[in-house]
Amino acid sequence: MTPPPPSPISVAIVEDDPRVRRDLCEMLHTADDVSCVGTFPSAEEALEKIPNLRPKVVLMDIHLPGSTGIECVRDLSQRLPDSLFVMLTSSDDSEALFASLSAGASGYLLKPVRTTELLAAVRDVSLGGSPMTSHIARRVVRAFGPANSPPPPQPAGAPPVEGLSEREMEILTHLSQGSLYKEISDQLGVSYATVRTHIERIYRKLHVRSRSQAVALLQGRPLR
Amino acid sequence: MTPPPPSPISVAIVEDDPRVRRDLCEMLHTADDVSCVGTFPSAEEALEKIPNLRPKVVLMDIHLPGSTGIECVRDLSQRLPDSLFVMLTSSDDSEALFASLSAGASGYLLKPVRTTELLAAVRDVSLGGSPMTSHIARRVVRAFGPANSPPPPQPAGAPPVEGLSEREMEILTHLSQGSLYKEISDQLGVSYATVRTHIERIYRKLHVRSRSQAVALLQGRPLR
DNA sequence: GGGTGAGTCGGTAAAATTACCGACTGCCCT
DNA sequence: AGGGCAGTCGGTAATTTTACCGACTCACCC
Repeated sequence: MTPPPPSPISVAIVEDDPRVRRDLCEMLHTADDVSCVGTFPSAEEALEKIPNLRPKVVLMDIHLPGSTGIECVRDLSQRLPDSLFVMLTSSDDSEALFASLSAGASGYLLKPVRTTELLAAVRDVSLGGSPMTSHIARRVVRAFGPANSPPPPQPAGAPPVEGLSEREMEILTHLSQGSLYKEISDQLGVSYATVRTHIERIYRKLHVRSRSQAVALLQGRPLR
Repeated sequence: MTPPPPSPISVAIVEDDPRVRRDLCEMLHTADDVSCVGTFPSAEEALEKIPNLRPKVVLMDIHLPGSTGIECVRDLSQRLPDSLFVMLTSSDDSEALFASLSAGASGYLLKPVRTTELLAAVRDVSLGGSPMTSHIARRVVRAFGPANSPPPPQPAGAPPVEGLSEREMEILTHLSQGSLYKEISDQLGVSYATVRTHIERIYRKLHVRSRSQAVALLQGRPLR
């Protein structure tokens, strides 16, 4: 009678521990209204492949090799305004909690998480909720508590592109205008090879693999 | 095995509507680990008698004759640091929400509330949680979010992209996200060749010769 | 029935981009 | 004196994109 979810909720997992990753994936598979569309062991892979997957929900571990899930969410949430992010971590750390929410996370669960809990969270967040472990919820609420009247801890706005050198910024500007490498090298008076090198370094820093991904990342953001 | 709550959770209710007041009280009575120790129709009565009752949990209506439940909570929460306050209101109002949390409330439910929901909330809050309707939770979380800096205002003189067919628009969206042709064809369920053809036609119509020029052309412009 | 547009598909080849390797020069800092 | 960083340059090879060719189906309209 009830034509269940016409399309299941697509979920991506970012988690470095292979065992946990597998467990989570299996938990999701026990429900037919949820579909795990990808698992990633690192922030790099996640940043690279999740944008093209466009999952409805991303389960994100905080502690990742090299980077943190928080940075990853900050980046992805800007590129994927229609995706929802649920942090899944074992560290009960207030700083990480608020950093995660500021970065764009909608939920925050503490590991270990049970199957029913995980599924409930995925469904909840996709329906507009913010799944959180109860103690976490209290902490979030307490942040508004007597004393701090204004809700916005600090409006981040659109974090500018950082970490790029002057020259790299310059190259990126030309890049985002669709110039050929040859044209850029002519304009800047340097060799074709130099332009390539700069661009390679830019891509590494921005965690993208092509010009268009870099440009997409820039959408609306100021160049520092 | 589990020696149920040695002492039930004491709950007080502040609610002006007699009917609702009675309903809430009855809901609480259906559980034996919860005990309704008092009901009050006004802020005055609540402020006068609740301090002596020292209930563990206070269910507080926001709209009260004369005063508001928010003021009432602000007062009571200072005098009763061991009591917990859960707002229970039918007005889904952000201002009231944040004012309530600032005043010291730990939970926020929207009426009408079902029995199981109410009992879960009472137990949750007494165990250190912060019961909230899911949409409310999201709103609280969003308050920390990447600054409510909404999408960049749409400059007037930005003519939308026109002349592209539905399918072409779709392809262009993926294109501007940096997906590979292969990824686009997978996502849309068409062949690699088809994607190429669409893209060629898009470039012709937009008078560009590369993906990045097309993306640059899109900067801030709506897809029609 | 013919024409048109949207959408689909294939092959080939050139052009552009990306990845990865290494190296050299200045400059600043300890 | 050494280390680190930004900037410069080169080669090679794989990958991706772009250009241009032709062709088929289907729906719609005159």
